[in-house]
Order: sequence, then C-alpha cells, then structure tokens
Amino acid sequence: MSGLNPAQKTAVEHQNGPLLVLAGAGSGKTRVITQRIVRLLERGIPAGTIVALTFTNKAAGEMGERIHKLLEGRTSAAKGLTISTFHSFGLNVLTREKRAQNAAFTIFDQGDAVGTVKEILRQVDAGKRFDVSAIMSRISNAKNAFLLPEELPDDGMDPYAEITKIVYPRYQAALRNFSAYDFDDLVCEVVRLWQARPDVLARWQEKARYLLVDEYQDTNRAQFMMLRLLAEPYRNICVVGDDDQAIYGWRGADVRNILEFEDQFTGAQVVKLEENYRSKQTILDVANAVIAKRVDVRHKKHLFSSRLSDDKITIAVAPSPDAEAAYTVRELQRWIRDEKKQPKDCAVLYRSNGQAKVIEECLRTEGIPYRIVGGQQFFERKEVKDLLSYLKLTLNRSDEISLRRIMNYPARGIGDTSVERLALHAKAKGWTLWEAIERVDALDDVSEQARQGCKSLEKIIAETRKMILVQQTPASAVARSLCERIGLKRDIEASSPTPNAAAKRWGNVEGLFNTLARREAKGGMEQARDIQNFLHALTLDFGSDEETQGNAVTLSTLHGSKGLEFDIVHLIGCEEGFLPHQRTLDERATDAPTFSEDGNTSKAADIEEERRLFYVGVTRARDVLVLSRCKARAMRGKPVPRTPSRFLMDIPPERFVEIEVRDEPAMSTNAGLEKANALLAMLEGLGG
DNA sequence: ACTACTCCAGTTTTT
DNA sequence: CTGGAGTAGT
Repeated sequence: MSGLNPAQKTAVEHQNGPLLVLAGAGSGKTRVITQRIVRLLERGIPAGTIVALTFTNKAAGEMGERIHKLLEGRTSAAKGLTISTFHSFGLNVLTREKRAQNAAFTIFDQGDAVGTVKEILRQVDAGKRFDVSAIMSRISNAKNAFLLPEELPDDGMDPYAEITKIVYPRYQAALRNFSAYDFDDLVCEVVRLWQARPDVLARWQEKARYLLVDEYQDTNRAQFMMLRLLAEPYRNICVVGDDDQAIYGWRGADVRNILEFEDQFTGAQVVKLEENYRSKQTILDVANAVIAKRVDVRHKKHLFSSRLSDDKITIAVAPSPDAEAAYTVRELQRWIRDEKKQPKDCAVLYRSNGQAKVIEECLRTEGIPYRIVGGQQFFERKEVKDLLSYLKLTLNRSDEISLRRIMNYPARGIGDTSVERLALHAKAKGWTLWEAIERVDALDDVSEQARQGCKSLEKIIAETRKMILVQQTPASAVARSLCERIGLKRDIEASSPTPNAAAKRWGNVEGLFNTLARREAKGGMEQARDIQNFLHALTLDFGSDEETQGNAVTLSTLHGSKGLEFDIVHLIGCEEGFLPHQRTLDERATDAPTFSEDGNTSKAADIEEERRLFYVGVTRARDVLVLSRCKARAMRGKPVPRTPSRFLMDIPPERFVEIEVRDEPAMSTNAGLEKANALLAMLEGLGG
C-alpha cells in the first residue's frame, strides 16, 4: 500500500462499520475507494459481497479499471464484484425480481417521459399553458424525494404545483400501463419492492455486506433510502464525498445526506482528506477563500498543497465576449505553441453551454483541436432511436411510446387523425394501443389506408417477434432484416437534405448493427432476454462506446467539469448573471421549490450552490488559472454593461493580478484571412 | 404530409 | 440575434 498519507491510510484500512470520507477536491478520493476495495479483497472478503455505487457509467468504468490494475495478476479475486451506477444496480434488482413474474418491461428515457407528460397534458386539456419539462422536473424531484403522488401537498400551491399534482398520478399510471419504468423508478421502485418484500431485501443485503458509495453529496432521498435498507444488518457502509462540491441540488441531490451521515449511521468514523495533490498552493488559496465565505454550515475543510508557489492567478477583464474569447484562445495557443503544453492539458470552463460558441469559433479559426464535454449528442440519433423503438415494441407490446414513435414511421398511411382514433377506441374498450391495431378490423371509423397500415405494421412486428422468440436469430441480423422490411435506408435517403447527411444518418444505424454484433461476439444475444437486457443497458448508457478523446482542448460547463483536472484552466464569464446565474437570482414561475424540510428559502441556497460551482471550477486547475469577465455583452441584441461576479470579490488581492484585455479590432486582416480559409476548407470538406 | 412562417425563450444534466 | 417549436396553409 504505497504512498498513502495517514488520512488516506485510515480510510483504506478501516474495515467494519460506517465510514464517512470527506474528500476535498484533488485529495485522492478515487484512489482511496479503489485501494479500500482491494484491501477488503486481500483480507479475504468475498468479492460477491462487495457493492460499489457511482453516479455515472464513466466513474464506474474507471473504478473497475483501476481495481483491475491494482490487482495486477490476481484478477480472479475480483470476480463477482459489483461496481455500477445506482441506476443499473436498481435495474439489476428489478430485472431479477421481475423475471420471476416473467414480465417484460421498458425503460423510458427523458424523451419518452416528456412525451408521456405531453400526452397527459393534452388529455386533461391543459395543453400549452405549461412548460412540459418544468412539470417533468417537478415529478422527478418528487420521486427523488421519495414522494408518492398523494404525498404531494395540496394546499398553498403555485399553478405548477397544482398541475403536477394532477399529472403525477396519471403519469405513474401511464408508466405502469405501458409496463415501463423511468430513470427515477429504477431507484424508487427498488426501495418500494424491498419495503414490501423483506425476503427479497434480505437477499440483497447479503449481496451488499460491504457497501461503498462515490460522490455521496450527490445522493437524493430515494438513493439514501436504498442505501439505508441495504446497509441495515451489516452497517459496513463507506461513503465518500465533498459537501463543498455539492452542485446538483437542483436535480434532487440532498446535501443533508452527507451532512447528517453520522446521525443516520451512529458510530460512524469520519476521515478528512485535506491534502491536495493537484493544484498549486495559490490556486488552493483562492479556492479556500471563496468557499470560506459560504453562509451555510457544513463540514469544515481546509485544503493544502505540497506544491508551494508564488505565482498569482490572473483575472482578465475584457471589453466584450469576442475579445474575451480571442484572449483566451491566444493564451492557449501561446501555451501550446511556445510552452510545449498539449491541447489536452487545457480547458475552457463556463456556466452555460451557450458561452462555448464564441470560444469554439476562435479555436476553429486558430486550428486548435477541441472537444465539448456533454452537449446534446443522443438527440441527433433519431434513426437509431426509431430502430430501437421497433425492437422495444417487439419485446414489449404495451410500450405505447415506442409504438407511437414508429406507428407511422416510415409513413404507412396512419396519420395523426387515425392514431387519435385508435387511441380513443383503445381507451373506450380498455385495450392497449397495440391491441387496437391488432383489432383494427373491429373498428368502423378507420380509413382503409390506415387499416392497411396497421396490418402491415402488425405483420412486421409479428415476423420480428418470430425471428427473436422462435428462430432465435441474433439481434444484429434481426435489426438488419427489420431495416430491410421497413425500408429504413430508402426513407433516410429520401428525407435527408443532402446525400452526405443521409450517409451520416445511415452510418448511425450501421453503428447500431456493429454495437449489436460486437455484443453478440461477447456472449449470447439470441434470446429475447439477452436482447431485452441489451436494450435496457443501452438506455442507461448511450454513447460511452465510441468516446474517442484525442489530444484536444476541453470545453465544458462547470457541472461537466467535476472530476476532471487540467494544467491550464480558463474560467470565462465571471460576471453576475452567469456566476451566480440569473435564474438563481430572480424567481421564476416554473421553478420548483426544493423539498427541504427546514424550509430555508431556496434562493439563498441556490446562490450558495453557485458558489460551490465556482469552487469546483477553480479546483480543476493544476498550474494556471485564469478567471475572465466582460465589461459588457450583447443580450437579446442590445449591449448591456456587466458587473463582476461577487465571487471574484472574495479572492484575496495578493493572490491575483488583474489585466486589461485590449479590444480586438473587429477582425485583423490576418485573422480574417484565416477565418476565410477555414470556412473555405469546411465547405470543401462538405462538398467533397 | 410537408413546408413556411411566426413567436418565444434564451441554466446546469446523469441515468 | 439565434434556434426551436408550434401553427397554418398548401
């Protein structure tokens, strides 16, 4: 166990009973978790009784990899070890327990869930008066707080609370009716199952005699309940987290879980990791100063580094966002070209996605490679989702969302009117929508065209079903034949504006074939059950498959940057309105109140969360930190003067130098030429 | 069913 | 000023 400091060692060597590890930024948190697991294995704890839970697939993957490395040759020791996200763990529980009842189910992603809420709003005749995603997020918040529809308050409510009270129960009913779970259900429904079935719970408690939880400050109420039930008999629960990095309150994370851990698990040992191995002392001084100003009570930590330095951080003041971006990219270019830094050692961080645009443009003209963390890439794959919907529908014919998605895609004469008619019949007769299609001959007000469409769809699904269930055809072959049958390629070609776009979209579909084939090579995908499992896994982990990083500058939101680190970090837009963000400053009708029992005003709490977000950004930097802001920027077309972020005021004057960024001439001849060339190159790339 | 026009918003996001 | 969504018209 080489190179652990005393605090880390304590956490690693601790074996039984509850343990809270308060791990400051860059204090070697992952190292502690992985070493601890290895240590447990070395002590002869069976791998099959250890469960480690994370929030993201990425974190779970990294953890597994590092354990694998630490074990060197002894990998068989790790056989049966569970390292997964909360959601896939929950899915695993549900899959195993529901299998006994032989019930196929579907997992709804965000889009499916929003679609369902939209449909319900139409039904209750509240169509466009509400923002669907605001309602959705309120339902999600309620579930995260482990509240049933009837447990929502029914007095003293704003309009959104009222509509949520109406929609939530219907939404739940719809899910059950479609044999579907949404993401939140994967946690909540497990807890409810365990509460109802102590015998089932007991089995899982044996499976999790040793429990480890990463990023504990991000857990919500439902996840806490899951952990509490699971850890009850053995109480070997080790949680690792940092309340100063709690930035997900807005999506239901309840920081009280980490603050009150010692009350929930009495006798808990507490270990603080305060030595930072990442940043220079100056950067930590800035971070400490900012976080010291927090107004709410938390676990006190003071980070220190062995990397002493006299360097100061830079606060750059630019006249405009264009100048800020030009300066930022100029600086990065200087580091890369003159100081031999790699693009991958650099990051530009910002509060909201829109801010990336100017930076992107500058990087592109300079020819510096970049990658954007997060973004919205899964929505671009409509064709993949369409194809998956066919498969999902084949395996679960009550999955109405998938059915609606592909009912008339590719077009087969079932227009909106026909869909509504079929839905109406289904509702009146207590059928599912699929049953209405099967029994379309019994309905008199359906056009002949739509009737034929229904029959053809029914045939397609029936044959696909036969391939899977009877002939046990491998999934990739099923998918290919399905595409053939529905003429997906033809439709993509017909509906794409350019042959290039069509090729790209079809490429996505082929990508899916390949993913399926790869999975088959790894082990069985002939059984309906395998395909079902595969589809579930795909919903929970969409594109970690083809993530090629390369050597590129990272562009990321502050949220997306958590857990990452870089030699050089530029945090742009340090202005009131971005940091803290405007929407935490002024109240909005659609904003959900956070479910806090102590009734503290959410506004002040929100601003504190923004402070922590700033803190997270600062602590990403190893060597160089530049905080930049603009004196003015165009908002809605009009130029508006900007105030420096209040968080900048908390930085001790002796820790920074402030520089004035000169205003870029609109476009220097040189930059103009480069820009034109880049544009030309891009056009050629597209046309060729 | 598809296109064109209007209107409105314009945080953070994983699963 | 932009992009997305929703509506109305062909």
